[in-house]
Order: sequence, then C-alpha cells, then structure tokens
Amino acid sequence: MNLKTLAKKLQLSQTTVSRALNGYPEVSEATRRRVEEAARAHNYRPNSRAKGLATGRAMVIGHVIPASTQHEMVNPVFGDFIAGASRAYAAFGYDMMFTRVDDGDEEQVYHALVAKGSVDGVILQGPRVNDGRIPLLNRIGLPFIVHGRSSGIDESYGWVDVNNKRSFQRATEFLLDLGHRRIALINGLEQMDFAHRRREGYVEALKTAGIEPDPALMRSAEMTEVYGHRETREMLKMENPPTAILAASMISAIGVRRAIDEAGLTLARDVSVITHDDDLSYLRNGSDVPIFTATRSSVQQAGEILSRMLIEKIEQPDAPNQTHMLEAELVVGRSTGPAPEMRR
Amino acid sequence: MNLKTLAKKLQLSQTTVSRALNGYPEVSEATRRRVEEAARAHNYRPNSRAKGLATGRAMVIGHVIPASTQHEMVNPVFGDFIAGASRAYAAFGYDMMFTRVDDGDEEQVYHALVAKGSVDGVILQGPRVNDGRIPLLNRIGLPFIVHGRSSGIDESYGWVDVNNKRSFQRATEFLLDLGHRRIALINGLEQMDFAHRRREGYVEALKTAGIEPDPALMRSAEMTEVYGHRETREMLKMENPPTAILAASMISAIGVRRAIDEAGLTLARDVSVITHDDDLSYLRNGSDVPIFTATRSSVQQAGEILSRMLIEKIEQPDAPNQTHMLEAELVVGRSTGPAPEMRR
DNA sequence: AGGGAAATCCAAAGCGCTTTGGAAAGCGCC
DNA sequence: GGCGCTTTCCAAAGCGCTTTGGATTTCCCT
Repeated sequence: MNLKTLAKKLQLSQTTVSRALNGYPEVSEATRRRVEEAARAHNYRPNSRAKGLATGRAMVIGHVIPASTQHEMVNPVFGDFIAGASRAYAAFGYDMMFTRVDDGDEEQVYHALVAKGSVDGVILQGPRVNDGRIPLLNRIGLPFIVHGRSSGIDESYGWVDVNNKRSFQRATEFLLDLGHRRIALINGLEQMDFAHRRREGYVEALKTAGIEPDPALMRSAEMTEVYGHRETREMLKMENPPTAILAASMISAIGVRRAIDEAGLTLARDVSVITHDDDLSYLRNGSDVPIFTATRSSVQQAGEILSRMLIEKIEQPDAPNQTHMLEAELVVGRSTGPAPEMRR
Repeated sequence: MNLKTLAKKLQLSQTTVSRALNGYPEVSEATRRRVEEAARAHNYRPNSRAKGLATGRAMVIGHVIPASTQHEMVNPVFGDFIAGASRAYAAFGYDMMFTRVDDGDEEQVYHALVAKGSVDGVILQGPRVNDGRIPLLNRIGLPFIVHGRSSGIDESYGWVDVNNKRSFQRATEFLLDLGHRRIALINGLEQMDFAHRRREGYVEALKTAGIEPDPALMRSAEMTEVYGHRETREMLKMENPPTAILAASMISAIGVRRAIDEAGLTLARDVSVITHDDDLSYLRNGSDVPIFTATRSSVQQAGEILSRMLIEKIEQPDAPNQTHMLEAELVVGRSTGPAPEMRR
C-alpha cells in the first residue's frame, strides 16, 4: 500500500492525501478524517526511504561505535545509556542506528554517514582526551552531542557530562576525612576523558591534603571485574598496602570486593572502597542501604538528556551549543569506615 | 556530491558510473578505474535512501526492543550480543537499527517496520513461551531469526539457542553427585523461554534422582544482582536452607555470593553455587581459575551466528529455515564443593 | 449579482539512485 | 565492404514521497 493507490482509492490526489496525513492546514477536516481513516484501515505508512529522499531528513540518529580499543558496546553502561536515549528518540519519532567501526576508520565512517545521508545526527560516545572526532564532526557539519567532554578541545560543541573531577575529589576527601592516607585509584583507561578528570580530582584532593600521590597506587585499564580484582590483589600484597580504594565502576568494584574477601580482609573495616555508580538497572547498588559508598549519577538520565539535546540541535542547527553538567551525589554505604590505623 | 554531478565531471552517463561502482561487467576496466578514483577523490557515497528506494533493499537489520516488561536493553547480555551481531553486519555492509516499543504495540511496530520499508529483516530477542511474535512475523513475511526458541510454537522459524534444558540438567546432576539434596533455583523470568527450559532441566534432574522439587526453593525474576542477593538471603534463613544454588546469570550469582558472605558462610564449603555464564567481556568468570562453576556459552558468538543466518535468510528468503543449537560447557570453578552433610 | 478572498484540491517536478531497452562503436571474418 | 557479434556506453523510466505553483470551487460582502 502506497500513497498512489491510497489516493486512487480515496478519489483524491496524492498531494491532498499527503497533506492530510502530515497535518497541513490546506485540507478540510472532513477529508482529513476520511484520509486518516483509510490510512489506518489499509495499514498505510509512508515509506521512510521515499520520505527521507523527499524531505532530506532521515529521522535516524546514529551511534558510531569503535570496535576494538574500548569496547563501548559490551560495557554494561552502554545498555542503560541507550535505554535512556531511546526514550527520547521514541517520543520524537526517531530511530537509532548503530555503526560499528574499526579503529582508524572513524573519519571514513563519519564521512560516509553524512554522504549516504543515513542519519540526521550522531551521538559521540566515549570521548578521549583531545578527541579528534569533535573537530572532525564540526568540520563535516553533522549535528552531534558528546556524552562526556574532551579536555584539550577548545572549539564549541554540545555535551552532557558528569562532573567527574569534582565527584572523585569529594570521594577522596571523604576518605581523607576518615583518616585514610594510602588511597588507591583503580581508574578506567586514562586516555578516556572521564578517567582523566577523575584522576585530576583524586590527585588534587591528595595534594590539598599534603599527600604526594603514589604512582604505585594508581592503576588504569578497562573497567572489568577481573581488572578490579587483579589490581586489588596486587596492591594488597604490597608492603605498604592501601587502606582505601577508589574504583571506577560497580563492576570493577565487585572485583575489588572479591579480592578483599579472598585476602581474608573485611570490607570497610580493613579496606574501604568507594566506587562510581552509574545506577545500572541490573546492577543496582543494593536495595535499601547502599552496598558501596559511591558517587552516583544515572547514566540513563544522561542518555535521555543527551538525546533530547541532539534532537533540538538537529531541528535548530544554528542555535548555540548547549551543555549540561550533572553533579554526582555521594551516597554513603557499607563499604567505608575509618582508617585501620585510627582504630587503635 | 551525487551521481549526477560525478557523472558530469567524468563526462559519462549516470548509468555507466553507477555500473562501474557496482561492479557490473558492462564497463571497461579502464573507465571503471577512472570512475572509482574520481569517486574516492570526491568522497562520493551513494545516498542510501535513494539507493534503497531504487533497489528495494534497506541494508538495515532491525532490533525491536520491548521497553517495559523485560528490560532487554539494560541487560548486560544485550551489549555482548549485539557486539557479536554487529561483526557480521559490518562484514556484509548492513547497519543495525533499534526501535523501542512499548508493550502491546509490538504488532503495530512490526507492521510499521515492513510498511515503512526501513529494515530488511529483524532479530527477535527474548522470546517468551508461546511467543505471538513468531506467527506474526511469519504472517507479515518479514525475514527474522529468533535468539532462543519459543516452546509451544509449532510453525517453522529460524533460531539460534543454547541448550538451556540440558545445561541446567547437567548442572543439577553435578550438584547431586556432590551430595547436595536441597538445591535452589534462582531463575530468570519464567515466562521467558530460556528460563522455562532451564527449570525443566533442573526439575527433571531432581526427579530422576528421586527428589521432589520444593517450590520454596524455586525463584523467578529479572536477573539482577539485587534479586540474587535477596532470594539467597531469604532462603538461607529457612529452617531447612539449600546447600546449593543454581543462578541464572553471572550478575545474579554475584548477588548470591554477597548474600552468602553476609550470612557469614563460605562459598563452596557451606553453599555451592553454579551459574550460567554468558561470557560477557566486562564480567568474565575469573581470569585463570573460574570464580564460579558455570554452564558457559558465549552470547557474542550466538550473536554472530544469528546475524549471519539472518543475512542469509534475507538474501535467500525461500531457503528452508535454519536452526543452530549451542551446547553450553560445564566449567568447574571454585564455587562448588561436596554437600556439608557429606563432610562429617 | 459580481468581485475578491479563502478554502480546497491537483498536476507535475524533483529528491538520487538503479535498471531497462537500445544505440553506437569496435572487431574479426568471409 | 558488409555482416554479425561483443564491448561500451546512454536516455529515460521508475522507486514513493513532498512540495511548488496554479486551478477550481466556495463563501462573504457590497
């Protein structure tokens, strides 16, 4: 069922049927109702490719996902993020499209995306420090919003980010207040901007307290459970082990806890742990009392805000770039306590 | 840059340029090279909507995701699954598109998808027992492959599934062999087909061993960490608590372990745990020795097989439906041991 | 009744591609 | 030189929609 045959059935021109369905005022209410009814009856939907060709709009938002280096897709954060984003997309009639890209081909892929006209805009996930994709997209002129920011990039761009520096600074201060002096940071990959900022916050809090950061207590890698476990086990074997650990995610924190358990130590009493909690649906930080003391910020919410902003940007490309900073909340759970030395 | 202007630049007709780029034999090697070079130089990509209009193919594969009941998207399994799928898509030039659907609107959405012509086929995720979407898609004639199966549906359809019944049967037998008699099942939502089958396997193993399944030991819900924790805590408080627990996923197993720890019990010694391990990238079952004894089956691999099958189905719609059964492997880790009673 | 504005509708062009049905050119061969 | 064949190219139709520019009808007002 297409416009032509529908119009024929209705004894109307394609123009009128099209206008009736798209809410133009040049058509009487009576015929509009008649048309709408017939469309429903015949299960008519305008072909999206034809519509796109005619309007120049795809009604699709792209997510370009680097395949190898950082496993954007398999990170559990991903699902919650796009779940949030999809809420806004659905509300505004957009679909979302994913393109997997091998590293190095990113520029190609963005060019292709705009040349092929398959998306109206993209969301830029996992920005790195000094991320070349931002100037690239600005140059190409494809509307985009960044999930996060990119230190070192001066040009204007829209973003939604958690105040990572501040939240890790506060978390560190909280541990310092509890008397901890040997505080470890099990961070994400530090080429990632969010990890970079978290480290800044951590280092700054230590320095303010007059403590020189110990490189042996600072780790960086992809935030898996195994990683959290391995680094913790190693550090607990040190002659001067940390009494507190800042973990980058719930998943790595779970690995941290496992290592602490295996070492025969007790969480909070022997080793305090603070993690960042993205408020993932399948990995809630406990039901009533939080399992971990954590800096919490919902990534679903970020996704929703972000996609709203992108849709606005697409519809008004010349409006100034918007930015949105989310403050993480420090929730105190059962994974932190006074430093062991303080206890005696 | 479009075909027309590119053709003009080359002093050729659109036809020839199109044929040259699409590998038709009616064009000399010399001109083909000339055309390809010019295309590269001008960064030309055929507009995908126009191409789709002309060919009737979208080169897009759809994933329709129910929004509320089962949070398909936020389940960490989702990311690994589509990471696997996207490998095949990328290799064959397909993009993937996601459509979020509120419950009840599914039929509408599938109809819309085929009417709008925005996808060439879909992957059906999270099939329930007796899932109406399968007959629906067969009726509509949209190519699809099911990730899993649907008990109670007799018509023919393509699927890729793990032998869930067998793997949970084996896991239960393994626990029985260790002397366990009180074995709990912390299952997924049992309207989901995979969970339904797992329960069958579990029940059958018990019955074969002459043990009547105890409804108080069988739980069913969405497989979150908090759920695993809560059910375990409850069951451990019973007057006749289980000595072994079958968990539905790594994430719920982590909750199970947390509850065991909190109860002051020791994993494997006091309570044995077996989980199903989807081999998620961020949640590997340990690095060397498996943390949990588990039935393991890579969901990434399933995704890749599935998407390959779907592409074949799209390209040869009349070929008979293929099916692919994956056997889960039972890996013995450090979460199981002889039943406590046996120890004395 | 007649003029002009408003309401309602339509034919046809155009979006950028593929593909059909031919045409023109080049070639060997009798 | 003319025939048939292959090679190489092209004009134009068509995919299904939106939208421009214009035609026709209706309605109101003087």
